[in-house]
Amino acid sequence: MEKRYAFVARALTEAIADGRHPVGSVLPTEFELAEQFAVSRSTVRAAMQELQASGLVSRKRNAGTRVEAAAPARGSDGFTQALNTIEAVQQFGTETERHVQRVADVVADSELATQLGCRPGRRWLCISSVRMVPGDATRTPICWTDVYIDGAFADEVRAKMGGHHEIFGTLVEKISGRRFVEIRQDISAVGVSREMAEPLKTAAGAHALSIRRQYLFASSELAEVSLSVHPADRFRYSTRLLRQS
Amino acid sequence: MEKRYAFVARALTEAIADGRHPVGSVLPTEFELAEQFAVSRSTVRAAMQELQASGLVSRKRNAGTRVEAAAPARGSDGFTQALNTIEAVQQFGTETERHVQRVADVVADSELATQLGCRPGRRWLCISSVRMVPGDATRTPICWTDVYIDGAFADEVRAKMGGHHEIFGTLVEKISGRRFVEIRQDISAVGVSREMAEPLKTAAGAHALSIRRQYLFASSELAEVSLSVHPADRFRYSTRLLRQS
DNA sequence: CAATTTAATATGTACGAACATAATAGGGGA
DNA sequence: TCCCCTATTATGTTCGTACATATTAAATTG
Repeated sequence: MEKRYAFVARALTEAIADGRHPVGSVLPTEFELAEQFAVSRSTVRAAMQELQASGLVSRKRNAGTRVEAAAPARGSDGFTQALNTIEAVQQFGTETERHVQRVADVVADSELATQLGCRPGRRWLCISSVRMVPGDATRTPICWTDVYIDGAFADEVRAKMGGHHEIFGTLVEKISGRRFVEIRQDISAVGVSREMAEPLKTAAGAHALSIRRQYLFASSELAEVSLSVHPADRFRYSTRLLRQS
Repeated sequence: MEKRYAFVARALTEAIADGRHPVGSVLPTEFELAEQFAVSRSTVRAAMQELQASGLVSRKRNAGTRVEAAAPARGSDGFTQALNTIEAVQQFGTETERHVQRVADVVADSELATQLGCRPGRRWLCISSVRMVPGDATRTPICWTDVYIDGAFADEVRAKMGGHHEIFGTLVEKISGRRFVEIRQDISAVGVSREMAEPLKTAAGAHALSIRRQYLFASSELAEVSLSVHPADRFRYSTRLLRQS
């Protein structure tokens, strides 16, 4: 059974998303909500803590509980949200458009193996795309992104990708049956190669941000989201996000 | 008076930091802690929630409460930690060394004003530094960082900086009396200028990551940490972190 | 002795009560 | 009318209890 405080939190989140509690408005008091949902005030408070933690509402003594932000779209669970946060922080926001340039199977040579932290010869599915600012009429690209996915899942990923190219979210949510996901990410400054020049609408040799993402699926036992930074190479840093789903 | 759950959380955090509860060990049960601290189990749980939220411990039904990570050094409050997290994610980790290259008062021309989102003519204190991987004998720089601080606080900051060049943390913690801090941050790919070439140990024109930070102090009324992404320019993104202290 | 079942255990969820505290609203006095 | 004080109010903190549930450890059984 769904936990009561979770139910209350979800109900309120949906009410905010639906506009029943517009941004800036004040929610009913905790006692009123407790009565409406037929739960104790403690339970309402537990729900409120969630909403507050996610930044949806702010609370002040006797100032009521104000709705501070619009609720996020439904269907995105905690992990996706965490990833989206990481994404928002590290990359270019969730609103940036992506255009897939290339989907290819690659075998790691020694250089790539070093960069990805794997043994040479390992197979990867590499999805290269270009990001641009949405709504920009000139459609100027802002970034080149390489996504590396564990080669063992290449076929599955290809199938799930289908026509639409929503790499992000699609992967995490549609590849079921896998109990574990690991993501590594690098950001670096690079010179624009001849291959990149045309899609990036710039000249070869220009300066560009490069983002490399790695998706791994395993069955290791790790309990929590962790995040660490390993500045290994010059002009390069990486993060890792682990989570047992 | 310090709230009891805060006291318990602090006591446990310090106990973990001191090694009384080493990483990997299991804490006493909630009932035992309640007895030791002479509080109710609810209070202990409230404290535990804090520790869990900060990633210090993990809890499992009847598996006890495990210590998962070393406690951070004392003296860093929530805001500093949040900043350090952001820092860890966006930049090169808290362990990277910094070497200050230049501290200068600058007046924003039209270009800088656009980049910083201010009116031309506004005064800023600009602190430029180079980051390098700690422990690297070759001391290879990995990044050039420009920190812009509201010119109104230039003198104060200069005074507080003193000899040691811990820009980060020093600022946030030592500039008291200000109830509000706003930070903006940009990461971009740039070509190495002639000025940067020598400290970065590379040739002018090479590709480098550039990080620009902006510190503002105001008295606006905003209650919570928020974070948004504004991909304004090509090869550029920014984040904002707001917090009332 | 191995496999299964059962009991003990620590955390998870939920309730209700009481008092504290800060913000607001209202009333009284100058 | 304006200011100050007071009463009200909604959230903040803390307590104690009860039961649920997942995990571990012990006991039972084949």
